[in-house]
Amino acid sequence: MTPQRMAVMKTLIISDGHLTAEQVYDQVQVDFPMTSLATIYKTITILKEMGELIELSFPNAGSHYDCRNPFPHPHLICTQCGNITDVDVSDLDGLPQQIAKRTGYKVISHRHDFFGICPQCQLNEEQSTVPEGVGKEKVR
Amino acid sequence: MTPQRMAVMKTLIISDGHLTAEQVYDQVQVDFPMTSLATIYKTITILKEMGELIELSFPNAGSHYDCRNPFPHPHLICTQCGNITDVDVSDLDGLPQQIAKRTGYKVISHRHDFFGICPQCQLNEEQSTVPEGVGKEKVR
DNA sequence: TAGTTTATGAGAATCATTCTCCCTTTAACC
DNA sequence: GGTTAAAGGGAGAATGATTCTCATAAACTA
Repeated sequence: MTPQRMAVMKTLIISDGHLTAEQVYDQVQVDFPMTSLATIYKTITILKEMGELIELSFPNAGSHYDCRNPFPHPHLICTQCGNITDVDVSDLDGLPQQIAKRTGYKVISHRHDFFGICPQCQLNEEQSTVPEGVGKEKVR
Repeated sequence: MTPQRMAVMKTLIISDGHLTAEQVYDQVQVDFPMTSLATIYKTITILKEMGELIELSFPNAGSHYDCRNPFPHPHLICTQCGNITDVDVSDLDGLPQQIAKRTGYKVISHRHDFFGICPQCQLNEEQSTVPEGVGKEKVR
């Protein structure tokens, strides 16, 4: 466990989670300016293998990593500002087992994402009467 | 609607869905050998905007496209052979609204993936007593 | 028919991610 | 103490999926 790896873990834990490799890199740079992106990726790969973090990949937005809460849980993604937050849904609890029984799969993990517009962006939308279609495409 | 676009749509619909752009390309080549990959991507982008298909992106596996059934529904992904199949889970029906009410998000879409090992691969595993750890990493 | 728009194909460009290679640090060993 | 092997790290090249550019071709309009 080297200082760089500590820094990566710390960054992922302290943040709200859901950072990209690039964002982790920027953050780690603050304390360790010599760190290279390759090291970030290497560390992330190791943590992933250890099951310490979950990788969420999105179209046009690369991968985000979730460390605070490595076991599977739903995410809420704002397609406007790209914000990702955790959701707590106990309703899903028995689902993996149910699917396993029905399909014969050995279910190891799962992932549930909800895409939508966060309350803040909804507000902004109302205020700035932006012509339709502008400002989208920031799906992360 | 050009022949090429027809071919892309047809390919996505006829197949079990869940093809990659590359796989669509290979298929379309059979009927239209002159087609370029760029055209495939452009067509896919248009179909995506029209809501005719859903993009599923995975780590280390690029994006797969699901056309047969464009509204949100769960997927079952085999981490061994990469196979992707649709699942029908009515239990999730009210969930998006529930989430919306609880979080203030305007939920537009959602995605639920289960990762596991399909029955066939489980069989293969038992038969060929592969040393542990071999043959993984084929997550698509 | 001429002009205008739109789609296509080929290849270059881009971007995230991974790989390669070499250097540094650490720990073990003689 | 000096030597060596193993692991980790840094820089930049390589890769692979996706997007962009641009010139040509097809389709549509007037």
